[in-house]
Amino acid sequence: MYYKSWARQGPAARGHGDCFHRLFQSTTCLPVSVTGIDKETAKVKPIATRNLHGHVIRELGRMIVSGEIKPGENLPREELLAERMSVSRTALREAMKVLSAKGLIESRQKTGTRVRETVHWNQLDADILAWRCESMPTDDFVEKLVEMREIIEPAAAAAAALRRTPEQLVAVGEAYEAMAAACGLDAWTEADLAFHEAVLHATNNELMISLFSVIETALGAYFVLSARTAANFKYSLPHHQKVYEAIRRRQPVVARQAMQKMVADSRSNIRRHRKAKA
Amino acid sequence: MYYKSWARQGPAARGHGDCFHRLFQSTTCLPVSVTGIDKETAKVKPIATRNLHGHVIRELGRMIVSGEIKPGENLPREELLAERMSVSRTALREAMKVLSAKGLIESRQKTGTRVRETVHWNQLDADILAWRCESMPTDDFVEKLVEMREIIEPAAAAAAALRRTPEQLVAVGEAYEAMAAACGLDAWTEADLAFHEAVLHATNNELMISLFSVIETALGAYFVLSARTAANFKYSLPHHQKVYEAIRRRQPVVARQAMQKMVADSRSNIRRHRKAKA
DNA sequence: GTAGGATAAAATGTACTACAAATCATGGGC
DNA sequence: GCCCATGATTTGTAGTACATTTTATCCTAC
Repeated sequence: MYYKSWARQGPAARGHGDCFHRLFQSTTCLPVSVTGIDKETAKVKPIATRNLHGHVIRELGRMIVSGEIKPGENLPREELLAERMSVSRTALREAMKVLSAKGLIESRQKTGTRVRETVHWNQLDADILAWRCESMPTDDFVEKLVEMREIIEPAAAAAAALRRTPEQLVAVGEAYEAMAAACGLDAWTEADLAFHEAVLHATNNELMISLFSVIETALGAYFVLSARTAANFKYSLPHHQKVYEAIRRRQPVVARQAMQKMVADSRSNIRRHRKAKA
Repeated sequence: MYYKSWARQGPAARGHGDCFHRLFQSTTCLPVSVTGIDKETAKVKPIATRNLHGHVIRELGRMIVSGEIKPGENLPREELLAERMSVSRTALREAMKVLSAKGLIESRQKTGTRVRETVHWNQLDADILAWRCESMPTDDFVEKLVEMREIIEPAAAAAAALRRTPEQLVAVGEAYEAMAAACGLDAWTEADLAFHEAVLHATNNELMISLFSVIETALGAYFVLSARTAANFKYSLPHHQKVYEAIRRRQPVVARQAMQKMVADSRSNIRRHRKAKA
């Protein structure tokens, strides 16, 4: 349930992949059995792969976000593009409307469909964030994600300490307990995400909650980075405990500071990993 | 150009309005000349009204966000809904895919299409924010918007002071000059929005920039509230000057404080207006 | 020769039909 | 009474045809 947008990436939905890489070449790709693809990917990834235009959204979205198709460039016209992706124009158009709503593309009659400048992209969209992470996120991007965390999460912790309901506190507490009890990295990451989501929920501000997509992506990138040195993956548990306690005791200032420290710690960890890699 | 999502509301695109209010009644509404509608609304609002499925997105989106159709409820089946809105199933489906991407609805075969719980809504989406404001935003919602401003903008001002380029500083400065020179409320609001957008841009963090939709909506709601007592609409100019100066001098702490004060001031103003109204 | 408008061409926008796929409900066989 | 098959219902996909918009071109008029 958790870890949604991150789970969207991975080796799933590769069915059309080889095909789509040649979209802009003149060589036509052979139509692939759609049923076969669905069955194959269904094992790994039963959701969001069931419908065809979901594939198209993902593939086109990834190509645009990864820079394979650059802003200002035009996409092939619908009929041609549909043929090359071996889907109907109907399905392609439904996908393009979604990408258009995300601010990635812009269609006009006669002119065609072109990729918009990155300033117009809805950068907080969960899909776009996930697509940006799919091909190993750049250090630059990770830095920006951490900066967002530094701004959002301390404020959220403070607000949660002020306004949480008893039920919301329980949710935070349960997530904390799950982190403490986690045996493997998978259980830990899931509980960690649940913890941060619970804090956001406890703010009782739905705008705040929607920012979880950013936190989720940031944590996901962090997990990937620190996956190798995962020997003591629980080292941040005390930080979480302090945040939880402060929220329980309704101490906004303490909660803010604790969360601030947690994120700062995570940031320095990332920097350390980066140096080790370089 | 600015004031986009706010401008989307207003009395535009009422063409189908009377029709759509009866979507769930058994009475069928008369089909309306589509061409006539487009021509009529084009005077007021040439953008986003050109295409038919844009209408459908807005109308359905508004009905859902306003609570006219509640989470858990099912929409009429596509064929029926298309007929009642006097559009083709094709156009309706393209609109529904967009609403689905915004997290408002969820479609499954045989089951039909149902409105999702509000936690799944992409609350930061510019359209959703605008729709929530269309029918006089609730005090509760305005409060949440201000809270977001209090979190985002001081941090953005600090980051801008640290990382702005000369060009970005010029943009902030020009917006400030426009505010100082503004004669009417319209010119002021436009310049004000430009100022806050320029500050976000100066952070050089595109995730930050995407949060402009929230700031925009918050400021828009504020302008509407304070429109009556607009005698001295320039009273916040000194606040803006302080922010600008701090960004110019690369003083992040000062910039943060100045922005903090500006937003706090705006918040207390809103409370005053609310009391006066009550 | 240039300006202007009519016209054609090319892309997306919309409508309609037909069928496929998924899923829930119903009913029959055991 | 349970299980499986079968049908019904709704969304999903394909394909065709035409409308609309906008650019480019050409042709005429001055």
